[in-house]
Amino acid sequence: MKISTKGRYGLRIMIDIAAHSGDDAVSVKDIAERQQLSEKYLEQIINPLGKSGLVKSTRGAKGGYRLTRPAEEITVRNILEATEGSLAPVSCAEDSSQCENYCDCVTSFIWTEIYNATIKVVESITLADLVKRSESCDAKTC
Amino acid sequence: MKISTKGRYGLRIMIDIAAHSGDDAVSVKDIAERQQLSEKYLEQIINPLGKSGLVKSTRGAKGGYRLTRPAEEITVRNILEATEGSLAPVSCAEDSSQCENYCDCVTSFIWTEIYNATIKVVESITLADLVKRSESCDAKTC
DNA sequence: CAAAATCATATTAAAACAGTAGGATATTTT
DNA sequence: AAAATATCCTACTGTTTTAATATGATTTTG
Repeated sequence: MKISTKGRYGLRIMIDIAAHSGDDAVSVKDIAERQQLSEKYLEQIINPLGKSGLVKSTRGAKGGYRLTRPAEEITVRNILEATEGSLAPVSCAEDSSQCENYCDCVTSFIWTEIYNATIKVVESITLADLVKRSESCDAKTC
Repeated sequence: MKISTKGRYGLRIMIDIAAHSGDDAVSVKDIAERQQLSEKYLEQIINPLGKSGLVKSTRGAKGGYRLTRPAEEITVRNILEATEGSLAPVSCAEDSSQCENYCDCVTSFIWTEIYNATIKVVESITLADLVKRSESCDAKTC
């Protein structure tokens, strides 16, 4: 039931981009330096964030990443699903067609309830909320 | 964020023991046959259930497993924590001392909220609830 | 054209997962 | 006492996932 570094780093990346977005795009190099992460690994994590339409990139010198919409309109759910994949504890919890016995399954409702409770939490928190928290001078991100 | 076969099989094992508990103890062999699982793998999963005090065993012929307390007093939380370990999405969510920066961490509250929501669900469901569901004639367990 | 950046793919080391295997120990039945 | 039945314990194995690292192609700016 653990989330991986991709999910955690994905949040840090998005917070970093949101917090440093100005006229210029935010480069992987700068994010990597600030967040103390490897550029190459960071590239791999930022890629699905682009594919999910949360950031857009411009290539070449002076290139980098920008949010595609305001931080208020990006939820933790969006970010975690982009980087981690589905947050369902078992695949049938999200898509009951994945299991032919779903409706007769004794335990399926457990997974669905856990999934729904998780979604409720991550949908209620926006990237803007996280940026606000990160503005406290001694803020950290694990 | 997936739970493993140990958690899922652990539930099936406990439901099976609860549903077939009478005068005799329930043997691994019988559970394995009914649940269509390998005896050897099942043994490995039932072991932590014993260590967590949810079942007790008697060895030798006519031996097997029994619940240590009524199914009404065993929660899905008890079973999943015994087989899966902590249900926290990151280790600091359960034990903030695991992270020296917990109180300053921008994202820690996300993990704590997910963890609390998950615990609330799994604590509210008892083994007795699952047994009752399994009594429907076309019940299955994935 | 050179520098700076993203983009794409392959490789790798370590850990976790899912299961298998062999045998020791304990209890009951014959 | 011996045989059968069952749990207990530990080690091993193959596969997948995780967490990176590495190499190089492509695109844009100056």
